[in-house]
Amino acid sequence: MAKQKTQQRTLETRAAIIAAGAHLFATRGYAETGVRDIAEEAGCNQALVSYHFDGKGGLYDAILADAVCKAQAIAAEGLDGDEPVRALVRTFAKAMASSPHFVPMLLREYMAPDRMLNPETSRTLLGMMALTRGVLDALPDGAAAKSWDPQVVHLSIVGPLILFLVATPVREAVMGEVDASVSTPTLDQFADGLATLMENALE
Amino acid sequence: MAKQKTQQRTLETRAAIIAAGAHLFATRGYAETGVRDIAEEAGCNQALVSYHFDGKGGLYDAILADAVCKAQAIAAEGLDGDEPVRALVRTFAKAMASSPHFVPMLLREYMAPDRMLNPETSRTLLGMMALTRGVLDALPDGAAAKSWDPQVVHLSIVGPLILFLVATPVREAVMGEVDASVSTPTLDQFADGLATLMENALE
DNA sequence: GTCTATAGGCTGATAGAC
DNA sequence: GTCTATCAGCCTATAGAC
Repeated sequence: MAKQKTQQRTLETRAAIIAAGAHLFATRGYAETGVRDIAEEAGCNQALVSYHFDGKGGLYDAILADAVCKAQAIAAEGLDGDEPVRALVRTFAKAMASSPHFVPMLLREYMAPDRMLNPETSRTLLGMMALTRGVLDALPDGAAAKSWDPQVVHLSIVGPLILFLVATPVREAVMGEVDASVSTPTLDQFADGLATLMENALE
Repeated sequence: MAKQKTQQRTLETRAAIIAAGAHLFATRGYAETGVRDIAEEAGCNQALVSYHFDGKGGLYDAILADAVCKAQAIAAEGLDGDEPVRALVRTFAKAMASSPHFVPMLLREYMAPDRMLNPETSRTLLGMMALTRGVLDALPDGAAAKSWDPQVVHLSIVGPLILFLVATPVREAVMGEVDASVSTPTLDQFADGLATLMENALE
């Protein structure tokens, strides 16, 4: 029982380090985040990062792998068939919300072409695009006759969601300055608006 | 005349440093880019970065200001009235292409909420959104009756373009791996596809 | 497992020669 | 204007006490 308590404490430490690292890597980026910062936000000693995750790089990999896993699970749930386009948009929004720091970390990876994306990550992202392709293929004949480019449609769904997420802090600051009465929608609200737009575009 | 030649050389040095800095800041990010790297890519000495731009931070500000200026000029050109939605999408694509490193640098700024965006930059981006709002207001009554949320529409245009740009290197790598015969469109081609989609959505 | 102390490397800025 | 040489500061990783 004493052993279990120790393990429990250890798990909490690991979780705290992961949470702090995810937050800081996503907002500041890898190089600009110090092990000291992570340890401080996690409420532990900086040496523990190396102890538990084999250094800053190992922590980064662990965080990304965790986020990829969660997103993959959501994508694997499948779509209900009633409103396929709306379900698709909602699934992507859900996947992005599953770990809030996933999108910024991934964006930073995309922008650094020398660092190759993790194969598992690439596989997950391709799986997402396959969802879009599947929805397009299942559209009724009249609409499918348009033969939309899956790339264009996919980016037209994922792009706005990503930009919405990434821009949220700035948008709120700017909106508050210009006109405090303007509403700042939630991700789900935005996703619904986007879904309506996409349904219109694809019908 | 000798003086003019010296000035010419100086301008070339400054331009080389700006070009190298823009490339590296956009791809690697600020912290991960060393003054030594910039100088090497620019083919000059690292001390010149401090001499000409008052250090790494000053260089960054100069590069961003330059990109904002170019983008603003394109946005100020206005839209021709025949196909307003397509013209809008093309204008955004043109603004992004005007300085290829503008989008990644801006994205990184958006993701770091503690560093406030430059007021001039914010003003330019708000001007972009005003373009979208203007196009929506000018739509024929039947379409305008839909009363689309300008935020949703704006992000639905800018988001895909940004994601397309940022993802280009990775997309080409992945596509080449999976199926070499898949075409990778240019930004202009993608923008046209997106414009068609948006015209469909807004009609 | 957790912490303290420290070593070793790298970075940005600059003084001074040319 | 451009370059060389150098310094002070910060970073990560780790050895060792507890």
